[in-house]
Amino acid sequence: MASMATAASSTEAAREAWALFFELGLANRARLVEALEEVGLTFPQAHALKLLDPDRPLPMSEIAERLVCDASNVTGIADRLEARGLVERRAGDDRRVKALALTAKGAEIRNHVIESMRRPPAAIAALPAEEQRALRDILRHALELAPG
Amino acid sequence: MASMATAASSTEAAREAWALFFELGLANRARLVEALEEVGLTFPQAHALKLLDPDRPLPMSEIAERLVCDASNVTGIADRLEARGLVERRAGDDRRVKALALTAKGAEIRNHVIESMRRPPAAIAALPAEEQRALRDILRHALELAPG
DNA sequence: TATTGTTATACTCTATAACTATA
DNA sequence: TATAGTTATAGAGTATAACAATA
Repeated sequence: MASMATAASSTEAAREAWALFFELGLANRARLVEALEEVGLTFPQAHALKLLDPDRPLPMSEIAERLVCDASNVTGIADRLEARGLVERRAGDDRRVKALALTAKGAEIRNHVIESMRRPPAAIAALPAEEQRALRDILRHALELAPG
Repeated sequence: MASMATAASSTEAAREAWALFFELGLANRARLVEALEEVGLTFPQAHALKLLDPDRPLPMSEIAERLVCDASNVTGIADRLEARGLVERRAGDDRRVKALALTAKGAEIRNHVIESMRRPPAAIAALPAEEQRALRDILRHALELAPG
């Protein structure tokens, strides 16, 4: 009985926690999109840019995989980033492959993007230090337990 | 000195916590979109549906506000939901206003949508009960401290 | 033959601006 | 005049299918 009650309670806590997580995430999507608009990027464009380490070009196929979208979309996203001079296409050894490489300007904008994404919302920033650390530790643990 | 170190550490913990939060949220966007595809809904459609309490129709203007989008978009979203028989437009006292009301079928799909959104990801479900409760309590506290 | 990226097509979301009907 | 919703338009993301170049 006790273990059943505990199990039920545990599941319910997970659902409540997730509902709150969802609420906080949703409220902050608008904030992020607004920050990205300041540098003239959409979310998929910013996401792609974030994937590009300054000294490690990435095949377009891999970008599609990380963006969880069809490869045909990456063509358009890359076109728009390239038109703004943020990335350039480079042929690989296998000449079917094209890798996207950051330009200097792209690396600059990328830093801005990463900063926008990493800046915690007021709700998290307002927590006492102890709870911030507890939150960090729990989320780290969660991601260790399951890859998503 | 001690307080400076604490303050710096606190900010860093918040940033780390948020980065992990972001990662978990991003990984679960795909999962949700996939679940919504099973009932043939896009995210904005599902979001709108979720706002509609079965016995409380909502003016389209309020839906636009909650979806953080221009009112003109709600016309199209409502069109598509209405074409599938999930909502219906109702004239208000002020006959400029149209409220969206759930149909019986819409209420059914809405329950499915809410269940999809509330189902915690493996990462959260796998946490020990104690950490699930701690996570819930911290997020609840965060949302009390700031509205988003 | 198989793979990478592109193009063509179609649909949805998005905003802005002009329009209709109410108020 | 002002407001709620619509329509027209344009741009971006999304998937599917057909295609070119390369392997």
